[in-house]
Amino acid sequence: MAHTRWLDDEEQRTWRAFLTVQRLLFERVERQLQNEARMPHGYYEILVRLSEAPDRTLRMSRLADTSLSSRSRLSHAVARLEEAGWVERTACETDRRGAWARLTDAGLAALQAAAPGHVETVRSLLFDALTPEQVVALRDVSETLVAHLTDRPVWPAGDDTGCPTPAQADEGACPEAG
Amino acid sequence: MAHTRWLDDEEQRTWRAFLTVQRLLFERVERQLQNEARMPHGYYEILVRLSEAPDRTLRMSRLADTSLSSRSRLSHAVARLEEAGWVERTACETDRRGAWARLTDAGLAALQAAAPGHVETVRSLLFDALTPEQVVALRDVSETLVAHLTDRPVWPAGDDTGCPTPAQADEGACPEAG
DNA sequence: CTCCTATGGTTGAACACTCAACTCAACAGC
DNA sequence: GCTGTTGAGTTGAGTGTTCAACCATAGGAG
Repeated sequence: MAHTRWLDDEEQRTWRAFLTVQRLLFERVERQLQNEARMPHGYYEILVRLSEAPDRTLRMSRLADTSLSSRSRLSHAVARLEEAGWVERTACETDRRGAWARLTDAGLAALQAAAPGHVETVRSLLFDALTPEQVVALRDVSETLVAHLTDRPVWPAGDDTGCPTPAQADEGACPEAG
Repeated sequence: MAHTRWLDDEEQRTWRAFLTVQRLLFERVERQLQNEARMPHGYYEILVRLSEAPDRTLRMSRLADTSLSSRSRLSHAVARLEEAGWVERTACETDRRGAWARLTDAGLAALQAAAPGHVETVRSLLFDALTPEQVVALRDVSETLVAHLTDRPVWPAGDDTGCPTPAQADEGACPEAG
């Protein structure tokens, strides 16, 4: 890199505000989940992805992808979740290297107990502060960036954001904010 | 909370995209700084704030505020930075509970060495993907959220984003992306 | 002055994440 | 059959963050 492309004032201001939001918002989300549901946000996401999968079961590697975890992180996390009785691991018949992770009934219950408080937190910290136009703008920017960061389009490619299938949308199991 | 205000499809989609950006973007920023400058992003921010302060010196509590750290985090972090020789702590004369943190010459050099790679990373991951209108929108949303999350307006209140004073903007010491 | 509370800052244990190294199985090519 | 490579997943050490407890000083109120 011969010459650094420094940020101009507008960009700098944008980056710092974005950074501040990131820190303040996720710190509070994290704290709320930790206090009220005894789990970090990363674990919550894992439970959400499992709850949306057929049979509440996914291969470890697939679960790592959909929950935006590294393999290592997921491995450590699932070990913890297994201790808590919220997830169980079973060997994979067809590929003996592999392993299935399944959300237990207790895990689903924990997720359902955690969801309302979490969703309320997200709503009050994020959506309550924004106009409908700002929400649209935020979605537009975010999806553009997701496409950029993953080097593939967000839509209509499908489930790279781990969205629930309509079939999974039964009443009680609807922890909408992953 | 009698009735949970669940997220509708638009909100859910927005939240998940935002979450994805947050994870992917900051993971890469973190990795780049760790690999190329041997410091986590949080430490980089601390060095930036110090570099922008008069005499490159700040009280610990003020530094914690401007770098969005908890007191405890800052205390641990500065201990590390002191081991590295990048920061030094001195006792405060007027308030004997207090302590000053000062960016050393070596610390400034480390910051200047780290800045170009970091800025380039931020630019390529964030700004290169967005149109000028999207940058404006992102800034608008971010500043709205900062105001909401801090319960005070971003502008014209002043330095709650830790912006540099014009006096500090000399050429070489310009690690623009905190 | 004495008490009492608030503030500035540090400490250590618990925990999550990263990185690199590793195991074991699948799947080539020969 | 072997051999090398790739993929799935785990492990342990190192590091950063959090939380709660803590110490010391400042700044009142009485």
